[in-house]
Amino acid sequence: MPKIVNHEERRDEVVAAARRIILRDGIEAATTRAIAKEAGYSNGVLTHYFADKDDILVSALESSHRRIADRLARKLSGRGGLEALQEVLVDNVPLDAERAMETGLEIGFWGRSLTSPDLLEVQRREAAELRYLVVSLLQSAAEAGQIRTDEDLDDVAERLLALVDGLSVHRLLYPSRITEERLERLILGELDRLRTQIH
Amino acid sequence: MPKIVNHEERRDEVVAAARRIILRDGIEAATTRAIAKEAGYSNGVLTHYFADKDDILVSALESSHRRIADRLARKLSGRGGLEALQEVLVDNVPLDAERAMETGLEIGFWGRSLTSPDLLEVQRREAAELRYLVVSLLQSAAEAGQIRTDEDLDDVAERLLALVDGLSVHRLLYPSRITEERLERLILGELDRLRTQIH
Amino acid sequence: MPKIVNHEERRDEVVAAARRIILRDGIEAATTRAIAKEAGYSNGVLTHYFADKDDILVSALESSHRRIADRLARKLSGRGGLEALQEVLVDNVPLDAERAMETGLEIGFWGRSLTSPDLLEVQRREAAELRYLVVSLLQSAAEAGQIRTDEDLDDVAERLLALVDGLSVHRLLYPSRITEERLERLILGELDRLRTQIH
Amino acid sequence: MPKIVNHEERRDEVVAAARRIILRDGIEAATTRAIAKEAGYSNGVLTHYFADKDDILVSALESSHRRIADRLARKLSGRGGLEALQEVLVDNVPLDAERAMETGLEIGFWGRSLTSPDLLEVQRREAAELRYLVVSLLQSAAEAGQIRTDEDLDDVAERLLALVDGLSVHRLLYPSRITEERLERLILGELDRLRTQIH
DNA sequence: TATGAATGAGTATTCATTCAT
DNA sequence: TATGAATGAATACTCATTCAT
Repeated sequence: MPKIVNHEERRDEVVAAARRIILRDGIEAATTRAIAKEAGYSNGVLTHYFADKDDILVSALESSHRRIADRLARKLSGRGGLEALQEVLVDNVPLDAERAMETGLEIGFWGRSLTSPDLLEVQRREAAELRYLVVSLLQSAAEAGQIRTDEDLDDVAERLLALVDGLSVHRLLYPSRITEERLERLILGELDRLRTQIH
Repeated sequence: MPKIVNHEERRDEVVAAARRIILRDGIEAATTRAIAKEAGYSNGVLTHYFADKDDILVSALESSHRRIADRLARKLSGRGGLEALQEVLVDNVPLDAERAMETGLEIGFWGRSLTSPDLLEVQRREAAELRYLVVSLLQSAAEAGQIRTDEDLDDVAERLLALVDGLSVHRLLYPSRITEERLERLILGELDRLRTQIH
Repeated sequence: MPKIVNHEERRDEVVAAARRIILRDGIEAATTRAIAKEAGYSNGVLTHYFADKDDILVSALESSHRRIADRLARKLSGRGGLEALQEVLVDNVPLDAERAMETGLEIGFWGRSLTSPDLLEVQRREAAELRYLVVSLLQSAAEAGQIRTDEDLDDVAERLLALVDGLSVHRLLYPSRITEERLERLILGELDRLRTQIH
Repeated sequence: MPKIVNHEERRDEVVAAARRIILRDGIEAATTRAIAKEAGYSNGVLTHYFADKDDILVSALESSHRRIADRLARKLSGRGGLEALQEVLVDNVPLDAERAMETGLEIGFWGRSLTSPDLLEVQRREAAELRYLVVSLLQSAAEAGQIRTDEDLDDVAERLLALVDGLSVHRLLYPSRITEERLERLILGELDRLRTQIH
């Protein structure tokens, strides 16, 4: 009997290697050779587990999103409405080294997605999920009377998500301008503006 | 007798060619040969005016920013305060094909900047100028009593700029979600929220 | 207790798979993995039954010749002389899809044989058998008074065999020039010219 | 002023190198690296003169045909009818080392042509020219009363051309069977059979 | 005997860079 | 200053072969 390897596990190893390279040296540096070497295998292994390089990149992007989603799900369990929404937004913003790297990877993929239909499709599918989550939480918050309802909730969701991504980019590119404190303050402040004013 | 050429002019020609290619076909398509050909020169000429390819790319980014700034300056002449601020924000958002391509170029450079100190430096320098302009306009609007002053104007500026970039990315990646109408509505709505409430 | 397998049988299975691929997709498509997969085995099994890939190809060529010979033997049983000769020649020419594929395989091997001593040896050995058959049939036809004897029978055999191969190649490369009708007419016409003229 | 090279000349150098390799080691051995090396250049040069490898191979095939055609034109000048036809056929058959190599190259290309539309198109175009020449010469010979006219001349042409290619292949694969003498005798004999019988 | 994981040299092609003219 | 020929290392991908299990 030959050594049987878990295909999914091997794929994960390679994808993790690709992620490490993209995070460390940028998406341009993620050549197949570099990925194989980083994973500790020879060139040829990639063939067994991936159709082609794009398959690796798409998997790396999906893996990144899955990690984020998993972490979020853990935090969100048992919460709802405005409280959960705050978790979602704060979690999607580079407030620590780990999330800063995730954001960097994401930005690299944005550029690629503009010229790669496969990557774009992944981005869209998974961005749609996040948007759906945010809209749902806004609706339950509205039903619970936690937030104002004088604005279209779809618009609110898009504004929140744009703010999250815009601030994330700026945090990475202009860290001295967007400190972690300001980043958090701006996110929380935006949520405050949604709250029903009581006076 | 050597031919006398205007160095700066030649650089501009080449950089313009690079910009055209990046906008038209993406940053990946901007090979040195393609740039030289687009500029109407032989590939060897680049040597005389640029240290290397990166030098061209950095210059192309600067040039792109300069064009945006120039267009803005033209629109802004004679205006001030909130009115000018609205021009600045709306102008920085991909509301037509030309600006959509500029945004695409910008996003491509974001990814590169994260691993290229030279590009990052350019990004920072020029983003700082835009930020300075926004803060200045906010201040004059505040002094003119056009906007509320219960929030730190630096924070307001960062929020506006993040929103602009976040919405720009989303417009490119998720055009069916962020239509041009919604994009404009969200920008203008954000400005409305700054206005002094009159009741 | 090791599994007992019939070596010759396994080889035949693999060779048949190789033949199927070459006929279907061309000799270029006959990679070791493709052959193993087509045979229903893992790629590693080839090691046990073949020295290397060339060993498989040589066997495939032999197998192809053997099949042709078998088909011929079946048709020939009970016949002799000119009648049998006609069967031999017509059978060796791509007058249907199956034989067209066999001819394609053969032509592919011709090119390889020119630089591979092993393949060349197989070609020679088996072409000699066919030539022997043709000469024998010519002799019996001559003895039976069916054909003219004013020409060296070896020469006649070579001319017939060359015509068969030449027309086969042309049928594959220039099908609109060499239609199936013309192909058959030319073969039969050549035999007619051998017949003793009766006047 | 840079060194200006004659593009056509450089292409010819590379094509000649490709031909040498194909003749010496077979078409499989004609890798781009091997061709560049044989031509005395680096890998990268090929880019300047050829679109891709297929462009080189097609050019090599065309070049080979052109050489044959040129040699033929020289021999044919001033001749016509049966005499010229004999030249054509005898010239197309590997009666010396040079033509043996040309035949070898041709056989290698036959296999490729079966799976490469580009090569097939070249083969067809140029085979059509040869066929046209043979038919023309047959017609003028017929008009001059040199040959029998009881058979369709298109059929005669196809038989002659098939015989030429069939014998050529056999001469290369089975040289002991098809000696140069027999090769020539069979070609000339075939022409004799066309001659008007005088008795 | 059979598996299939792994290797590493191979393929064509691309491209930034160098440099003699 | 400008040309464009030439380089050679890089890219993604393929594949015959090896070998521990």
